[in-house]
Amino acid sequence: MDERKQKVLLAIVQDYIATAEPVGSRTIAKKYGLGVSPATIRNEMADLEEMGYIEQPHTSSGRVPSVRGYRYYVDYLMKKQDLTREEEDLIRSELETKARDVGKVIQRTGQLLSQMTSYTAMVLTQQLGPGTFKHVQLVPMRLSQTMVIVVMDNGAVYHRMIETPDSILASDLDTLSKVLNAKLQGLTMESIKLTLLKELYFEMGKHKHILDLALELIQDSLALKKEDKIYLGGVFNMLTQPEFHNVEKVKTMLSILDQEKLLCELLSGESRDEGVTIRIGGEIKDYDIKDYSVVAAPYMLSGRKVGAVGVLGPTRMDYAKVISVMDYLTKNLSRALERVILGR
Amino acid sequence: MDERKQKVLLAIVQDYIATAEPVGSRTIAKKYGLGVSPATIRNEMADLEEMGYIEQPHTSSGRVPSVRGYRYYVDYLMKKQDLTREEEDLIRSELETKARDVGKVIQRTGQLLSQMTSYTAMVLTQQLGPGTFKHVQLVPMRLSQTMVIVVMDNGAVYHRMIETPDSILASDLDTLSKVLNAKLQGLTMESIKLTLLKELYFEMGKHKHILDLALELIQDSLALKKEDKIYLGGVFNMLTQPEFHNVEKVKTMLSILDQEKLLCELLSGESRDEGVTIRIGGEIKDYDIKDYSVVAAPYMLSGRKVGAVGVLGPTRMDYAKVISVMDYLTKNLSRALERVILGR
DNA sequence: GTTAGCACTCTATCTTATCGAGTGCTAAAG
DNA sequence: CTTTAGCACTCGATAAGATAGAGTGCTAAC
Repeated sequence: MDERKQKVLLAIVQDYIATAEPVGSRTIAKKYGLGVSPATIRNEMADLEEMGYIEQPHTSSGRVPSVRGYRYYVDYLMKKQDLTREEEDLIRSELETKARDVGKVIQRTGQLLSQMTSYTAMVLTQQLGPGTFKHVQLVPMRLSQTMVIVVMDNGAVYHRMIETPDSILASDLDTLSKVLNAKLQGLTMESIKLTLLKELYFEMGKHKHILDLALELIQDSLALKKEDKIYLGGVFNMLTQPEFHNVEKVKTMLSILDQEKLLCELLSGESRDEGVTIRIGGEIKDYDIKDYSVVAAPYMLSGRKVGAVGVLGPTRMDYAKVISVMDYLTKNLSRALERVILGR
Repeated sequence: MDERKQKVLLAIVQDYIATAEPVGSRTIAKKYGLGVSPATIRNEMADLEEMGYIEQPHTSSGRVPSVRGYRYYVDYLMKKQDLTREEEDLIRSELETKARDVGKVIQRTGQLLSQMTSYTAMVLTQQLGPGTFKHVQLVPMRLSQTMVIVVMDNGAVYHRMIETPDSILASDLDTLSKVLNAKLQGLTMESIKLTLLKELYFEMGKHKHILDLALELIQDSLALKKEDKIYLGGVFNMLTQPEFHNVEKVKTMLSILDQEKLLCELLSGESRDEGVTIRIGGEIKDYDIKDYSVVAAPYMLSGRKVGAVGVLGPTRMDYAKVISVMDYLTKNLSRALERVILGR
């Protein structure tokens, strides 16, 4: 592909991203100073179409980038676009000051992402994988009600109420906690199940009932499936995009957003461990998400990938902008999470 | 309003709810056996219109219920509609078996509600008000990282990581937990702040740093604003409603759904302590939510109102159905929550 | 009080005409 | 060989009738 073709393709992609209208030869010749006449551009465009980079919605209308065209643009032509000082400040202040717990941080992130791109933002939090047991605590809440709290080494905390006989004293619960902690320290479920249960029950037959319930929670915690949670933000923002003047399009989009599983796959699937992944239109395997692109990037917690943020938008999305926002955002998100979770 | 007028109004409301088309005199005479001719019905309709119960979208089209008409229908004409065996079973099984934690219960509730009504479901969880302190536990996680866990008497559990000096031993943390628990038992923040801090610091000057951080979390927990969280479900479902063939309508709706604060008010505001509240179209004060109705009902946890579920739909919604679903659902929701939270 | 008959209204839908942006091709110019 | 002006042609979008039919209100008869 010679240089002038590249320039023409770039012009088409940029203009289409900006206006959402098929772009004609005249427009290119006038707005993007290539120094040649529309007729020449038309020839180039005919070539580009033959090569599969652009398409015509119908004979005798302007050209529109094809999936392949977007791909070429993203891979070779797109210029990195830095955020303005204000935008950076906004992200930093929103994430650094205003959020004190994980949920808030996630939510803010989604809102920011959507607001700054005007597409739909998705934030995926992958449940920290099944860790090992760290601590259990039985807390007497009121007569015959006890709370079981289980802490995992990965920082997850689970709790549940259980019914306990009135005869049990607070000190009993304390002892029970102690014993459990001593016995179960650092184990995975398998080892607990196989080696220790008998021993435990033998020692503490008296409180068998409580033990059962407590162990049930511990078991649940340990076995917890890596269940992903997804936060969506700014669905409404996206409707300002001209493609959604058509109701059918809106429906398609909302039906995509309704399929949580699909979204999770889009965000987590086959993404490299760092940096932004872009999937354009039909490139998304299996599902028929033609017309939409997904830009996704993982975020880290102390070096480990613990989730991903993403943007869902029409193929005609402002990739440069989205990428730069996402880049800056994930970095700050990681930092914010470290602060909130690890107490740094 | 004489009996025949009521019948005509009932017919109009029912038919319009079912078909979304303005209903004409002929339709009523044919489908609803009033035993009179269309001309008679026309006369009645003219009267009803004069009284403000129905409206004409334009001269010479069928009639459509006005807000006042819906209100009359809901208050006097609507027949209670029981759920089918299958529907009841669905609700019960979904809520009783599948959900093990609060989040899941809430989510399932929303999904059920939306799915069974085909409108948008909202589930509001009001943060249990600021309770009193119950228990604190310092758990050593790894070198220089400690988790602070705070349990409130209302069952809320908060946790946070803090940085601790390497010199601190697990046994120190345990002692610290003990002392804190002994001192702070059952107090609200005010009393803690005013009376006990000095004493504490005096006793435990050595671990001042940890104390600070732990107290910070306790303070946060106690001071926690009654922050409401809202779960939305089935936005997509609603688009199957014929009113949303128009894009503008979709936008209006999504913009309503975007305003969390508004939604919270709709759900919690001025609702009686039990039973279903219905707000039709313009009846919703201040905001311009003409064209939409909200049906809401609180749900309980051991007798206290702890949240609300609601449905947002076009004024032309199937109130009878929604009410019966909601009625059955809130009861089961309360039960499910008691099971999950209180361990019954 | 009820109803048949009828003229009238208004929307929705279909058809037709027109406009104009944009193309591809041809032939001339560089 | 590349570029460009000129021109006929295509096709969607918009506007302007034309038509059908559902529904009304009114009048006069039952």
